[in-house]
Amino acid sequence: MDFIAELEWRGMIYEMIPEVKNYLSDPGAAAYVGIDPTADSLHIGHLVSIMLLRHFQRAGHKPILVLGGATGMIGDPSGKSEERNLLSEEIIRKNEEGIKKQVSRLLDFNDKQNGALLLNNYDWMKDYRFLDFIRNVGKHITVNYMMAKENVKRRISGEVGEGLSFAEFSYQLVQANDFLHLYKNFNCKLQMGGSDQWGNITTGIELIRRATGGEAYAITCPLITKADGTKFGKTEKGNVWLDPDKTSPYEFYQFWINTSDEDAERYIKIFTELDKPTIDELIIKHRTAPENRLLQKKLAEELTMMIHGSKALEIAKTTSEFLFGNGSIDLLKNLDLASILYIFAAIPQFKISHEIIAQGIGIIDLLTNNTNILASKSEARRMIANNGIYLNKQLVNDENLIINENFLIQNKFIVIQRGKKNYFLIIAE
RNA sequence: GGGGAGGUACCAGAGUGGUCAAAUGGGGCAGACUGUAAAUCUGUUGGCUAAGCCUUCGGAGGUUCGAAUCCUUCCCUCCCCA
Repeated sequence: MDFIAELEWRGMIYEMIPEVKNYLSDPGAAAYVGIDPTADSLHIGHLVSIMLLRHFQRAGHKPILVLGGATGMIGDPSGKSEERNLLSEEIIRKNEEGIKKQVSRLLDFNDKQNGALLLNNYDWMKDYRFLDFIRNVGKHITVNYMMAKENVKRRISGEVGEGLSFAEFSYQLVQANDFLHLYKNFNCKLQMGGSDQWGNITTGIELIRRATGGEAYAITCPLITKADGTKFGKTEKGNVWLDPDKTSPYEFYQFWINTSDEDAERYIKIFTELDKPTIDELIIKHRTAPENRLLQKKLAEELTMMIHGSKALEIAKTTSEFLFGNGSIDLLKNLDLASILYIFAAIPQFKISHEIIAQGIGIIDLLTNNTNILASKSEARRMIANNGIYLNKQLVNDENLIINENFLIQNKFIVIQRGKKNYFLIIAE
């Protein structure tokens, strides 16, 4: 497999240094991607980097993931309009653990030839003394060169943001030093990243050239955008995480299902490893009948499978079919307990005492005090007035409705919908 | 060190003694239409025991019948000059 050709048809190359083709002509090359460990889980914004490394490994090369433990303590000024919060060492280590667990499933770390590596730049930066750093690294790069970088210029000119601290200004040097470190210790001559990283990567190349006379390369991929201009990877609830405790596999699956038609054609190439003929065929089919959302379904399946595995995918699909398909409430009445819990495994659940239901409870209280389905009683009233609450698939239009045992399915469950899409299961026990 | 501007709800941003739970826009939530899409349109967007009441305009005090608005003080941010 030709790595570059593969990325090209997938639309994953934004800019590259052409000579990189020679470097990759034989298997066994090494490349790295950097990720800031700002949380103890990756989110789907990191997925492009991971995919780059997966393709790289499939092409017979050695992928290296560098966690920016040190750089995360500084904050990359790229694309930021203001300085970010600095992370403590303790947090960075904790985040490293979480990320390590996730990545170990996505890259092959065991292959003798081209097994993946996970490194943390904190390890080679923590004891690097300031004087040594400015003598070894700082003397090779002029301030003029650093100031010419687009992201720095914008911040200094005051066009964007609030001025640039010295710490942030130094960021590109620290990242450049990472590249130098990998070049020297792992014979790694290629750095990949999002297009916003171009400036940082080329500083690294420059440093390698000046410090060692060696040659190194860069490939950047386009930043993932959405057709409607909003930020990719965010939902109302925030980031879409890879950690199933932060974003359930069902929510994860739903995120991809809800991809727009335009975006789906790009995403399927970037986020799945389906081959070109398969994808071309899917796209043609999808264009003739977009309402079937073939692309979205395939996208969601492939990704949920890759991140969460077959069991979680099955639950996500079953749940989706029930909730958005023709799943009538009668279905629940005939299912056994285990099956119901299975379908609703991915749905927020609230337990309340059977006694409370037996005594009868107002719908408003049920939604707010006894569960956290809605934040306040005002909101509950508002939502009911707006026809936004369904109880067992029945529209609730009386805010004084009293819930009692008659509403329980199998004398145990109540299904609440907030809007058409948000389901909650109340379990009386 | 000197000078200036400013901190208002999720964000941006009006409001400069009562008619202010606070304009407007964005965002969010919901409804209609749909394909669980996009676009569009509509409603809503501090809380509560709800025609009423309570807590909000950086913090703390004060003036006043009455304060987001005036005074004192503290904290914070930005800009210009050195």
